[in-house]
Amino acid sequence: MPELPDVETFKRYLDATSLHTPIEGVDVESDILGEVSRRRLGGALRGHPLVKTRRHGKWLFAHVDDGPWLALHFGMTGWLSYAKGPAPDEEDDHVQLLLTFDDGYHLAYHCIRKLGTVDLVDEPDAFVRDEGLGPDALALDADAFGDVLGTRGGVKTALMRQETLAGIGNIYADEILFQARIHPRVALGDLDADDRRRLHRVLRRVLRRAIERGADPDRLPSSWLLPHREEGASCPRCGGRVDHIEVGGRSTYLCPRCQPQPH
DNA sequence: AGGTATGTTAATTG
DNA sequence: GCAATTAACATACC
Repeated sequence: MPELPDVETFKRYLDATSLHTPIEGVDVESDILGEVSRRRLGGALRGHPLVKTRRHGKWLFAHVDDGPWLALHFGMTGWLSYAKGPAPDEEDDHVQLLLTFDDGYHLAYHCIRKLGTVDLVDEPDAFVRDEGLGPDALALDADAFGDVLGTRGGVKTALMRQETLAGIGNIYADEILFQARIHPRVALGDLDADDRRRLHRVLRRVLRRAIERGADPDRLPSSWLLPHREEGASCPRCGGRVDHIEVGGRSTYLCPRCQPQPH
């Protein structure tokens, strides 16, 4: 789930539910913590409301009133839920962080595979720099995108490399390359200025549209690759067979007719 | 039982 | 130094 559109959806969800109410309780599993200790996280959050959020790539930051920022990364299986009343079951619902507000509601961060991170940071910009993250994928104009991509390596691995640009993962990389009609194994050196402009235009369109639909796979256009992302499915564009290959160690789906093999 | 899964990092190899 | 590859992390599902 959690690539840029998913994390942006979580951000909007958090904005709509969890701001400006003081936090009463903080429960966190230690295996999900980054640099911060449980004690310090609890101390920083308890008694204070979250007041605003920011997102950079796949990271979500929530500003603690007059304090640091809560930093959340969702790994492969992270998500948020907000409700009133009894908290979800820590074990069965894989709750890694539970914030209880003083109005009886709670915000839970779930992460089945525990590959995500909960941390506390002073300043998101500095954190992003220290992590070596590239610019957010939606923050780039066409020229900056062309520059940041570089000329070495393969196009799919470059799109997914967070130090190059932040936010694109395996699913959306496949979608963007399908719609731009570029084979995932194409070398960056073989992309001319036109290709780069088209890739940039498609990237923005795909990410924005996905955000509009709440990153819900069931609500994404059937003209996209995503709903047909399985071997042997029919390409929504040409009716050909969707192919499954491995690129950069990741499972990759494409239409060999719409995305011709390089060289 | 073994393979696969929306992510990241460290170690290794060329 | 860079790019590509592999393993590791933890859990669920087919």
